[in-house]
Amino acid sequence: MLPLGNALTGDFYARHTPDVARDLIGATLYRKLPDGTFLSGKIVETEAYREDDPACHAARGPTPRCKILFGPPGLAYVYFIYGNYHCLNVVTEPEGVGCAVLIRGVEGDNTNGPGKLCREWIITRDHNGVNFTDPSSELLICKGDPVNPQDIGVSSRIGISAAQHLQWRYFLKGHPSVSRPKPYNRPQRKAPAR
DNA sequence: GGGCCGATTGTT
DNA sequence: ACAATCGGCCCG
Repeated sequence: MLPLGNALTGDFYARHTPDVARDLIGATLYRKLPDGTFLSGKIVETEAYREDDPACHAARGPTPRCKILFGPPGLAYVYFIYGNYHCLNVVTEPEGVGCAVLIRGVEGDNTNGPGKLCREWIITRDHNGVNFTDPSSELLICKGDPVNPQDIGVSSRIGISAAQHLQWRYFLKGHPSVSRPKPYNRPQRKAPAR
C-alpha cells in the first residue's frame, strides 16, 4: 500500500518527547522494501526517552552508537540489543538534544513488540539515520486517522529499571499488537554484596 | 583486553 | 525465573 497523506514533518518531532510519543499513536508507519513494495501499519505502542533520563542511551552524551540521537528531529535511530534484536526509534526535540521515541508496536501480524517489529519488517542498523520525513526513504511516518484520547493508555516503560516513576509509555487500550497487557520489568538482579 | 549489562523474547 | 547471545561502554 502506497503512503497516504503527507509525512509528518520535523516540526512535529521537534517537541517535548512524551507529547510526540503520545501523538504518534494512530500514525501510520511505512517500510519500503527493496522490491519497491510497502509494508504499513498503525502505530499502537510507543515510549519516550529524554536526554536527561538515566534510561536513555543519550544520558551519558553522544557515543558512537547513540550519536544519531543528537541529530535533527525525524531521523531513525536503530540499535542492536540482547545479541538478537533491533529497536526502531524516531529522533525528537531540536538538533543537539538527545531524545527519541521508541516504536514498540504496530498493527499487524508479528509486529507486537519492538524486537519482533524490526525482525518482521527487516529493519536493521542499516536504517540508522534514515529520514522519516523524506517520502523517498525506506521508512516514513504519515498522519493517521484521529484517535480518541480516552483510548490511549499510559504507563511506566517496559524492560527498564531506571526512572520507573516516569509514565512515558503510550498504547492503544486493548489492541492485540500492544506488546504486553501490563508493564513488566526484568526480575531483580542479585543483590550487591554487603 | 576484561567484565558487566542491556529500551527483548521465548521457554521452563 | 531464566537462558540465549553479542555489542556497547566503562575501567584499567
